[in-house]
Amino acid sequence: MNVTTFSALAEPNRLDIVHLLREGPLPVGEIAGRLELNQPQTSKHLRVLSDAGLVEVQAAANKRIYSLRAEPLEEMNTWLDSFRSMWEDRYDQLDAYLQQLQHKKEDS
Amino acid sequence: MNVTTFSALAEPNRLDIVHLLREGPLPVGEIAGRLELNQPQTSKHLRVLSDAGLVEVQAAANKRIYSLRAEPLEEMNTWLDSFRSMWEDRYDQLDAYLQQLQHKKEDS
DNA sequence: TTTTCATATTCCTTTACAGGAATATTCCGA
DNA sequence: TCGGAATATTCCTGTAAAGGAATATGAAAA
Repeated sequence: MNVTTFSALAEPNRLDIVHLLREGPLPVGEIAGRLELNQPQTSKHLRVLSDAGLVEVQAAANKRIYSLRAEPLEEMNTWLDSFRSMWEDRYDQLDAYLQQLQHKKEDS
Repeated sequence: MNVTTFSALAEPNRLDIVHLLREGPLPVGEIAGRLELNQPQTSKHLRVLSDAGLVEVQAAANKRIYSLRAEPLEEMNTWLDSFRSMWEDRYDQLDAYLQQLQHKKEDS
């Protein structure tokens, strides 16, 4: 797992940008406007996200359209696999417990 | 999604600690030893991870045993749900493509 | 080819954070 | 209760990163 991904997402405004881009690609001005950020800082944040591979740019006239890239999030998902048993085990135990309750109920 | 989680994981040594703790709970000294970190920095990193809820402590004699906590990772997993369609769609398309290939093969 | 719009970059300042070294704290055993 | 082991905290310093303001770049329109 690449720390750069976490590092890029560790900044509130950048996380907001990522959330916003879930709805679809947007030009810089739109992003800045909706999140009430100044244009320069928006560009800077997009640079960081771009370096981390979380977004990609596409030029359209004098606009630059940013969109989300799946790879880093996919990697994060794969990374989570190695932890998933932690909570799934818990659910299994809860399952077992609930079933036990069910049996008791049937007995009574 | 809490930025604190990302922020805590955005540091290489801390990510290593988390990885190490996948194998099970460990006292500070063990962690420091295995990762070749100094004890004070190890404690500091563990503090950050603890504040982020990624680990928890249990006192045992004069040792302090740290272990992973599932919650933040579970939250991250849930958070990823809102992106999951991004790559699943891709796989669907790949699926469709592969099936198409299969059909062509059958035709020939 | 100017002007204008959209975006990127630079410079500056402030703040947060990481590591090193030293020290404080806490608990156990003699 | 004293010494020592395990861990936490503090102080210091260097560095990276964020925001503000100004400016540079690049493409479109006039």
